[in-house]
Amino acid sequence: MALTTKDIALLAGVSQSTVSRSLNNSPLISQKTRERILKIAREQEFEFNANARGLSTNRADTIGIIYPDDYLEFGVNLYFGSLHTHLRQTLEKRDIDLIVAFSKNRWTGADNVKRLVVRRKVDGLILVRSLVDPETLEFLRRTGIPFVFLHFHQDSPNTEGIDQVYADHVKGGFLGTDHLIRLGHQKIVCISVDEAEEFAQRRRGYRTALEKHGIPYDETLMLYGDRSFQSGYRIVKQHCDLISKATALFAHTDVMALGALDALREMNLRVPEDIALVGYDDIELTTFFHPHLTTVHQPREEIAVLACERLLELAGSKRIKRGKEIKIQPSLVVRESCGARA
Amino acid sequence: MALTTKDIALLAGVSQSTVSRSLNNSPLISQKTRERILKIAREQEFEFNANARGLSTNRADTIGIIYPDDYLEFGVNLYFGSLHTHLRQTLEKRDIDLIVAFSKNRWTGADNVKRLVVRRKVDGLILVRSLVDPETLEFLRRTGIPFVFLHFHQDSPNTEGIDQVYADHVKGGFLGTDHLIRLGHQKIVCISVDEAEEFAQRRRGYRTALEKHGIPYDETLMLYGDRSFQSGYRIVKQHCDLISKATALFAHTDVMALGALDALREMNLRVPEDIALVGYDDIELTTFFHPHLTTVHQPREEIAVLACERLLELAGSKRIKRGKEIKIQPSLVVRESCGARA
DNA sequence: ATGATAGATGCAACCGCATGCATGGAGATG
DNA sequence: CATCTCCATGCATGCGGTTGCATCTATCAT
Repeated sequence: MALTTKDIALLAGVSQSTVSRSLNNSPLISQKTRERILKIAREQEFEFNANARGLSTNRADTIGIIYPDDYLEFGVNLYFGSLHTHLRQTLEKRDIDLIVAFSKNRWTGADNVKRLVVRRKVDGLILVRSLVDPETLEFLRRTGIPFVFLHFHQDSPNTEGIDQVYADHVKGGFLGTDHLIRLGHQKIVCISVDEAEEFAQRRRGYRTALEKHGIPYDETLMLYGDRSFQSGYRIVKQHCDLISKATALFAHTDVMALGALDALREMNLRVPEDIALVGYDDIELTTFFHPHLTTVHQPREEIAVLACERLLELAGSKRIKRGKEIKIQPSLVVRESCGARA
Repeated sequence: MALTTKDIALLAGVSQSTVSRSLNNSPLISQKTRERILKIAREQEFEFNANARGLSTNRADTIGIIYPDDYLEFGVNLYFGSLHTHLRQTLEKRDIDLIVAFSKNRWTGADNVKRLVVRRKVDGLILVRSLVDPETLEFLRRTGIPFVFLHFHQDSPNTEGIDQVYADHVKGGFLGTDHLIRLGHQKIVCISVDEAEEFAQRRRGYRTALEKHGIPYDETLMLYGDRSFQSGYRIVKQHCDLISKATALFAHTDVMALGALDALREMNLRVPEDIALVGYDDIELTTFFHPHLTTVHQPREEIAVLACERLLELAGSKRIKRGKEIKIQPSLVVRESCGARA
């Protein structure tokens, strides 16, 4: 059915190896022959059989991306969806395919990781916000497959020597808080998330900003949601007393901020006049709402591109020293909800 | 590095073919041997080398999905994102991997289609809302690779014999319009999209509903956006005279409906009191806004599951007759924006 | 007891490509 | 003109599976 190098060889009157070498730009082949064969291959719309190629080279020209299960939830994927888009575009440019998988076990991703790697379906892995258990980590190291952790910084003894591309969430938490304080706010309620490390880092940034301005940290102002729009809404409703006494609200995801906005509106609290609001992520959705959300921008395109580049660099040569950590700086996008414009 | 069947054979003291047969449940192997080998393979965490396997079986245990380029746009992917999620889940259950690609050429997808197929990286393709040019279609037919068109019905001479899973957009257009008419509306402005077939079908449904109730079709009430939130907003603003004289608005995507909602709010038109609003798609986002959007629900999970099942059915046996068309019925979800509750 | 039979297993070829090594021919050198 | 290089190409093997066919060993009927 599909053409093989042998077929091309027959058409060109050369051997199969010559075809293979020509198409792979081997320096052994003379310019003339190469061009002739390239021409024929193009005419015949020849494509290598990826399986055969992979079998002999032990490559797949494909990388895998492992998302945590909750990527599937609406709201969460408002953030990751755009990250994914950028990853995909970057890879497409390089003629590399992308296999998408989810870790059934939210924290390990062990299942799909092993499967994809051992079956040689991928040359490398991008692990998105996956806390990998020591066993899987050991497995990855043993196989020597390149992998890059994406999205937040993991800093434990056994993540030593691991490549990471991550946004500086401490900085982001600081930026949002510092901005509010500079606008005169002293009592800033936080809506954070309890379960994932990146939020702990954002909280750390929040505290750092308070300290800088000599504002004591008040634990009662720290509330916890689950990332969802609904939880943002619910928390504001549940703590309406607390919140009506506060002058600012810093939600650690935009989606929760939008939920909070909804609740504030129902409570007849005007944003930003009665209470200022700052979100985190800068998802595209923010400008669909009023007032437009001031938020901490995560440079998703940059994160995606750098992660791909690093992964391909690792995949390209075994000599490269592992363990590069690329930290991306978030920035504050001032829109309407913080009141800075007024 | 990774174990091969030969290694397992050595461990079990049998030949490599016996291992292969055991692991593939060949009836040739005795129960006892099979179990012994399965046990060893499990213990060793053996996995087949996908390339070698693919090379001899000509399978990939992977399917490809081709999205149109505009999937990448925010707003569009609010709809497709959820479709994708369901597809992914369905495939995961069957241990089939998914390669994601986009068609650079919005209407054909020729590039990635050919590449993935000829390289044998996929066993089948799901083509999402891709109008395929005759050449690519001919290519697909020639290779015999299974493929399923997803999302909207294509009914031209050369789509004869093609498998399709699609929602009945005519019905959806009818449902939204009919509902508004029953609520007493006579002058219903539509915000549709010009470029894609599915929207023409929705418009057809709109007209059918008008006819049913003996309302003459008024072309000036038909406006065109580009799917985006911004276009929904813009169109309402541009046609504020027209719209303030109308009593209802039927936007052919939820995202445009939400943009329109934003504009209506700015024009101080209350929804649904001053003007009723109905959307289309039933994306998760609709309940983030007020009033909650009445909309035409597209059963994306059902669409995704049926498409996968059909594709796997086709991939499973070459005997199956091609050309099954599975039509999914949309339904109306009545919320607040149409005023039916009041 | 013996040949027939069927079930279980092994052997070997093949899938399409990459690549080390052998080979052949053209040009350089003496 | 013979010999030596070196460059271009071909040959043959291996990657790790699948599978047709041969082989072997019980089991059974005669």
